[in-house]
Amino acid sequence: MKNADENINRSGEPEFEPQRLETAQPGQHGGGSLDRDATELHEALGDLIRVYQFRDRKRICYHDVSVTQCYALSALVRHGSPTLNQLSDELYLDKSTTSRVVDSLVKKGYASRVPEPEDRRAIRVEPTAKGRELFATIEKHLIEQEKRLIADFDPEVRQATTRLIARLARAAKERFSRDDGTCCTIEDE
Amino acid sequence: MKNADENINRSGEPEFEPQRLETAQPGQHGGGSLDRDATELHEALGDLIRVYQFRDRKRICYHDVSVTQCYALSALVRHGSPTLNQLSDELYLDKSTTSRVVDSLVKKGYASRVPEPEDRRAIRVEPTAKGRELFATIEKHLIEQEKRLIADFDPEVRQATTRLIARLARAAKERFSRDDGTCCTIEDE
DNA sequence: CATTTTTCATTGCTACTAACAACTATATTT
DNA sequence: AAATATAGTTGTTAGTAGCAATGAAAAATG
Repeated sequence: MKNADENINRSGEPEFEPQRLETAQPGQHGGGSLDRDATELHEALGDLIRVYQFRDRKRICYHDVSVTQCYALSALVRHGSPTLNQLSDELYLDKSTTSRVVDSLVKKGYASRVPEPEDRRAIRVEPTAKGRELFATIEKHLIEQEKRLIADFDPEVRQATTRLIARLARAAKERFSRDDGTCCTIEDE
Repeated sequence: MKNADENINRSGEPEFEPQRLETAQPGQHGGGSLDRDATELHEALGDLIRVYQFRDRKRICYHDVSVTQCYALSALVRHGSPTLNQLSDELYLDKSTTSRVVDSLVKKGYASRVPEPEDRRAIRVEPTAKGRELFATIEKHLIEQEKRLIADFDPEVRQATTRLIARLARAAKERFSRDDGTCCTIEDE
């Protein structure tokens, strides 16, 4: 199973640009490890994301909303009543998709659209009391599950995990939203 | 396997940002910092997953396959030619969904269904040469991007991140697949 | 050995996700 | 006042996803 990497890296390995990317950091160790680190991180993240998506589908759907709907609800609760645009930015979704997600929440009675007096084109989406309640319940369940998951990690490990994941998320947010789309620079073969 | 992990971080983890978020104190029957850690982890993971999903949608779609299709292709390449059931297990998807994902890959020429001689009900799904090639290209791009992302992390941080994420993924895999669905025990207050 | 049951995969159905493009209505610029 | 830009919605198309029902082959049962 591990050997499957062969295809990816082994066969044509140093095909990439040699780690020219600002290895400004003195951390020697042969810059070669950046490639390896990136590959391993990529793999680990893939696993993590797939399994969490699965968990979320399974779990959130017990509560009458889908995963995306739940993310949206979360954003509504957290950021008090964003406009549709703000919401779509937060969720990394197109406005049209966001609008429909809001539709579904409204239909189910978890959110409502209220006019924005400052700008009559805009609306604000706010969670209803029922929406807040649902969100709190779901959140509680998910966190409960998270808790069981990390209960047997040492406290320092737990905290380090969170810190690093948060850092990675921050970096990813900054980078991925910035070079939006266009960056498909590599066009090889 | 839990025990094996235990020391993973013992050896090389400690000093990143020593910003310890307060009192990692007494574990009064489930209270205390475990709650906080779980909450923070939950939050950080949510951010990470959303931003990566966004990245993946943006990025993979340049290459004529969707995110799920790409995951499937990855599984095909990695684990040489699984049966449909194996594939659906790997992807945490229903067999019907998996079958349709395979359809799309077959239609695009990236995979083919071959009969399994051992069991004539079953099939094996194998990537075509074109499929392998596409996968390698996509993988290369994604890893390249990952590389840019973590290039300015210290090597130890990079490695710790990967290690912890992998560990979390492993734990999640084990737990979430095990208590499949049924565990929705908690019934709010 | 014939019958029941189980298993592997596919198809029908329904609902949701998601982007792009076209559109309406309001704001802002010129 | 007219041109342009922005906020949100709707139309369209493709893909995601699960559940239920089906067909076919294998395994278990009598």
